[in-house]
Formats: sequence, C-alpha cells, structure tokens
Amino acid sequence: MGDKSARKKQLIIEKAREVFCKRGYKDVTMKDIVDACGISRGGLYLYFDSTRKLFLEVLESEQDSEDIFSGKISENSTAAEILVLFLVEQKKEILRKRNSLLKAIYEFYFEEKPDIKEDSYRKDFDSAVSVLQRVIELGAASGELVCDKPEEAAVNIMVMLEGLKVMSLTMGVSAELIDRQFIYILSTLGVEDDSDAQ
Amino acid sequence: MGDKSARKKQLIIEKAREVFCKRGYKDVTMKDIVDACGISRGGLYLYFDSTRKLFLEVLESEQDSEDIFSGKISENSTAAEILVLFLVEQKKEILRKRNSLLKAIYEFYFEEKPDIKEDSYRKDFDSAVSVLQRVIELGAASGELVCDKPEEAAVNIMVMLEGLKVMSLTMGVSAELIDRQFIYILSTLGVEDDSDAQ
Amino acid sequence: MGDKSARKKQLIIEKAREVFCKRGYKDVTMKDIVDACGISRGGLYLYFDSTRKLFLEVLESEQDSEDIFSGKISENSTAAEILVLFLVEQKKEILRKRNSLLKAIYEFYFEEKPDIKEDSYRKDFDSAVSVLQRVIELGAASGELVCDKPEEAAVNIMVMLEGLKVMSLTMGVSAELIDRQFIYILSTLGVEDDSDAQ
Amino acid sequence: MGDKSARKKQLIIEKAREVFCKRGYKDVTMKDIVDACGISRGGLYLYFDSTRKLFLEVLESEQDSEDIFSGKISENSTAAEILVLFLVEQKKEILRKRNSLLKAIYEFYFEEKPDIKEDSYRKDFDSAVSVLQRVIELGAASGELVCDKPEEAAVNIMVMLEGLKVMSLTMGVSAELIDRQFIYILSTLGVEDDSDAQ
DNA sequence: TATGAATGAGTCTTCATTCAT
DNA sequence: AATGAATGAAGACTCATTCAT
Repeated sequence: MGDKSARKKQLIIEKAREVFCKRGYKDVTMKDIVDACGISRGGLYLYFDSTRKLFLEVLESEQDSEDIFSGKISENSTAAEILVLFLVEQKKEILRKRNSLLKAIYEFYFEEKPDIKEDSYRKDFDSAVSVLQRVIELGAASGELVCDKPEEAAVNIMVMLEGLKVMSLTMGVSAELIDRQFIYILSTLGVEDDSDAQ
Repeated sequence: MGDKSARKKQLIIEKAREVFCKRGYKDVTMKDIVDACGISRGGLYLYFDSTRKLFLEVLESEQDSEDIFSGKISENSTAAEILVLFLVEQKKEILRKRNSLLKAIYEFYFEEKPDIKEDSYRKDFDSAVSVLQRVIELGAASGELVCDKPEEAAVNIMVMLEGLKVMSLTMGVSAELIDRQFIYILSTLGVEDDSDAQ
Repeated sequence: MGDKSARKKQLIIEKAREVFCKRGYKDVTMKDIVDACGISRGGLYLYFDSTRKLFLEVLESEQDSEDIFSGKISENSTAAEILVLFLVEQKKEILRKRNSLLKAIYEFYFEEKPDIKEDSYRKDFDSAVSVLQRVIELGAASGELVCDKPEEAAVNIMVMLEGLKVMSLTMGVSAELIDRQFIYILSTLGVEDDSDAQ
Repeated sequence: MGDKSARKKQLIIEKAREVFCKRGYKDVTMKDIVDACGISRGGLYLYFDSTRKLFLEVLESEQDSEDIFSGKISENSTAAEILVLFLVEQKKEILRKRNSLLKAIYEFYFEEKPDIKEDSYRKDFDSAVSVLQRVIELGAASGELVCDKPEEAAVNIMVMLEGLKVMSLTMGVSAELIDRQFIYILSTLGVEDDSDAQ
C-alpha cells in the first residue's frame, strides 16, 4: 500500500497547505486539518502526529515546486535583466494574499529552536544570496552595473526583501512602495530604470 | 485608592511585559500573567479583560519610555554622525535577546485587522522615515553625503531594519552581518566608514 | 443614622425592583444591583447579603403599595361593576411589560421551599379569593348574577388569572384573548357584557 | 457507529431529563449532565453544545412519547366522558412531583425570545384547544352539555389548567382543589358530577 | 489502515463574598 | 457606614491525543 499511502499523505499535505495559508501556523489545530482533508482524526495521526511535523512537510513540498530564478531567464539575458526578473517575481510573492504561506512561515520559525531555524530558513536565504552575488559580479564585470561589494549588495537585496515581506504582514505595503524601493536599490547599483516594472 | 490601583495596574503591565518578552504574544495566557504577577485570576480581570488589551497597554507604556533618536545627539553632530548613532541604537535593539518584545510585536500585528495595523504600526515607521529623510537631506545639502532620492533612501533604511529585525527571529543575525549591512548602506550614501561600529 | 440608613435601604429596594423587573430573579447578580444603585459592593452587603433577601423586601414593599381592589369602587357600585373593575385592573397588570415583576416572582417562588411558598404566595391568593367570593355572594343575593358555588367561582377566577399571567410569559397573550376570557367567565355567572372592556 | 452514537445520545437525553426534572432549567450546568451521565466533559460536547440545545431535544423526545388524549377513549365515549378523561389525565400531570419537567419548561420558556415561544409553546396549546372545542361542540349538539361559546369554553379550560400548573409550582395545589375546580368547570357546562374523580 | 468516540487537562470568564482602609 | 480591591471556586468550552473496533 506504499503507493496509496503516499498519495494520501500528499493529499493531506496539500489540504494542510491551504489551511496554513488561510490561518497561519499557530492557530491551526488538528481538527482544522482533519476537516479540510475529510479524513478521520485517527487517520491523520497515522501520518502526522503534530501540526509541526505536518508544516515541516508542507515546507518541504514547497521547495520542490518553487525555483527562485524562474525558467524565464534566457541564455543571453543581461545581469540587469535577470535582477529585474527576480525582483518582479519577488514582488508578486509579496503582494500575493491568497495562497501565501508567509504568515505561517514567520509564525513557525519564530517558534523553532535557533539551531533548526539557522539550518533550514537560512539555507534558502544564503543560496539566494549566492546567486544574486554571482549575477551582480557578472554585471559588474560586463560594466552593466557598478558595485564594488557584490556580496554585501546581494545580502542587502535579500534583507530588503525580508523587510518588505514582513511589512506586508504588519503595516501593509503597496505595489508602488515596492516598485520605488526596487528602483532605488537598482539605482544604487548604477542601473537606471526606464520601464514601469510590472 | 485610584493611586494604589494605578500602581497595581502599572505593576501588571511591567510583569506582563516580561512575560510577552519571554513567550511572544500568541502563547501568553491570562494564567501566565496571573502567575507572573502573583495575583488571583479574578484580580487580573479587574484591570484587563484580555491579553490583547494588556498587550496594547504594554505597547503604549513602551512608547512613553523610548525615543528613537536618543539624547546622545549633540548640537553640532553631523548628518553622518546622527545616522551612525541611529544605526548603532538599532543594532543594539536587534541583537537584544532578553527583554525584547520583538517577537510578541510581530505575532500581535500579524493578528490585528489591517486598518488597525496601518494606523498604529505604520505611524511609527512613517515618523522614523520622516526624521531619517530630513537627516539625509541635511547631509546632502552640506555635502557630507550623496543622495538624490532622500525619501527612498530613508524608506530603504527602515525596510532594511525591518528585514534585519525579522531575520533576527527567524534565521538569526550576527553583529557582524548587521555591521556589514550598515556599512554597505552608508557607502551607497557616499559615507565611507573608518571606525568599527558598536 | 437610623433615618439616613432607612432611606438608603429604601433606595436600594426601589432600584433593585427595577432590576428584577428587567431581568427576572434568577439572572440578577449582586453586581447588577450595585450598578443600578450606584453604591459599592461592600455597601450593599451592609443592607442585604443576598439577592434573595433583597427580593423578599422588594415583594414586601410591593404589597404596601398595591391594593387589589383599587379606590375606584364607590359606595354604591354593584357586584358586577366591582367584578369588572377588578378584572380590568388585572388585565392591565397582565399586559404590562415594563415595570412588571411577574417573571421575577415566578422564578423566585419556583425556587423557594414549599412551606415558605404556601405561606406567602398563597396568602395573597386566598385573600383575593375571599374578597371575590364575598362580591359574588352579594351579587347572587341581589339577583345581579347567578352562582350557586361562590367559593369555587372565586377560586376559578383566580386560577384563570394565574393561567393568563403565566401564559403572558410563555406563549404571550393578546388583549383580545383576555377580554374574551373575561366575558366568558362573566357569562357563566349570568352577567352579560354590553361594553367594550378596556 | 451511527447506531451506537445514537444510543448514547438517547442515553444523554434521558439522563438529562432526570436532571431537568430535579433542578429545573436555569440551574442545570453541563457538569450536572456530565455527572448524571457518567461521561467526560468533552464527551458531552460531542453531542450537545449547550444545555439549551439539550433541553430542546428533551422536549422533542417528550412530545413523541406523550399524546394528550390517551388511547383510553373508546369509540362510543360521550363528550362528557372524554372531557373527564382528559381532565383526570391533566390532574395526574399537575400533581406529579417526581419526573415532572414542569418547572424546567416554565423556566425555559421564560427565557426564550417571544417569536420562538409563540411558535412552539403556543402550538401545543392551540391544538389542545381545537380538540377540546370539537368535543364540546359534539357534546352540545348531542344535548349532553350546554355551551353557546365552545371556543371560549375550550380556551377557558386550557387557561385554567395553565393556572393550576403554575400554582402547583408556586403555592402548591391539592388534589381536592383540582377536583373542585374541575367539577365547577363541568358544572358551568351543564355537566353535573356524580363520581369522585381520580 | 482507518474510524470517530472518548478523555481530561487547560483556558477563559464570572460571581458571591470578604476585608483592609 | 462605606468603599472597592481582591479572592477563589465554579462553569463553559476547546483541543491534542488515545483506543476499541
């Protein structure tokens, strides 16, 4: 039954994801999951014995399906183009209300022990920094943009994104605010904007 | 006995603050407060009928005691000096583990209705932006620093700080990371660092 | 201070009466009374140590102020006229929404021990029966009405009134229903109605 | 296990009925029910989430088991016989101490909103009136009894019964009082009593 | 595997009553 | 006399978790 079992587990994870999107992490009860899945209480416990375990798997399945730098990047995109594409993607993410795990993710990592947090949350952050750094370095090399501290610049972009994300949950952020910040950041890298970012 | 009563209310707020620092917002129960204060269940309800009301008062008493730009600024500080002082203060705040309401504040505002959030959380943010913008403008005027978009720059600093704050709760941030980010930000404003901040 | 004290007690009783009218007996708390009177909790206890004691005094003060057969009866009223006057008075009482202790009274006597109930509630009932019986006897003697069982008839009227009272609290009674019942009862006593009661 | 579940629900209703009989409606707590049933607090909530809901079901199960005009009425009973049978049944009901929901029912309907009360409590009343009216009409037609206002007479009987019921809870009523009232009422309908009711 | 009834600990909230002032 | 802060018991309700079937 490994197959059937795996499919059921997958179903639970998907339904649970919806619940976490809607209610965050801390308020979700086993009953919420059970109701969303249409299975029995006992049935759920066969697969997950806490909302925490379940959320971990939701996160994991999340990573599989998302790739930071989407496939839209063509072979001969310039560094600036790649940066803009990345930022546009992030903007969508930040503004997404429905279907966003953002609140749940923060609530979850606020709870976790430091060592675990640093392992998992930081990993994603660091790998994004690496890629950004490489893009900036390439851009600097080609003269497209100006930056003598590519690593700091990359970290700075990611920190700013974290800031915008959490602000979207606390005070709210407008699309315009995001645009202006992105343009500003790009300008510090010597990239002058001429388009209206989407 | 309005006096005695007020003092007791103050005591509860102080003890509650400690509880919120230690446990965040969402996990705190009336019992936690009661235990921390050493009073009876019913006694607490004489003063506050929910952890929410209590937390609101904790926040309020917080504002009274903190002033963003501390008294350390002398008459003839330069714009760059003021900026650095401000950032050093923020760094302390971000790194403070004990006695920090940060986690509680985020958990609280994640819950609140958008309109309330925008009213209260945003206000502090905006007023900090205003002050920063003014400082940057002054610095630019005096030639100390270079910036042709003072408002965006000010917002950017605050967004970055939000990012660092929330990162301190999720993946953790080191003093070094903060320093490097501060130095980077200052460098984009044409301020070259020669000191070891802190 | 006996005088001042007595006046305060009277004030409490009056305010409490309003509370009992509005909320019945069982739901009334000491706090309700305290709030209505504008005195302190401790203050109330100096005069009454339970809602029960208080209600007993409300009832007592009630009896003082009400006289079943109101002063409207003139010297030479006929028996039928007296009966009608009595019923009209009762009708007002039954239909009164504001300011009626009816619900509180029932809730109170439902609780009390049988011996107490029989002593106090029954007394009023019996004395009303006595008066009614006397009126009917007089009416029968003068040929105004026909009744060979005056006591049963008197009890019957009172039982019917109890029925209408409790029905006003459960299913509700209309003025019309009451009128029709009164006319019917009078007709069994040989009194034909020619007026519109009011 | 819908079957087992239904049986348990039935058990709770039965035990709850006993509790309501003993203590009325307003004083009954979920704990009382829990104790009477020998189940856990949470267990009770699986079936009923308030004493009100529970009481409604007790009432409902009550209606199933009771039929106002019991099966004792034979084909060729006379109207007067039917009336007497009905009244005897009511007398038993009024005098029953153990196992009577009377107090609970009054306390319950005193609380309910007018529209609900009129819907449910009044319905039973009205249907009883209808039947009585019909019986009286038949009796009048056959000359067994005398009545030119059958509807008023029917209502009057029901009102009187309400009166006796509520009196049984306040001042108490003796079997003798009931008998004498019944005989009186019958006499107003031209039915002369020759038996000792009971 | 899967069900869902059952448990009991834990939280919130209210209230009568007391007591120092 | 009078105040009102304080108490603690009691009731409502929820939830993670277990277990017989």
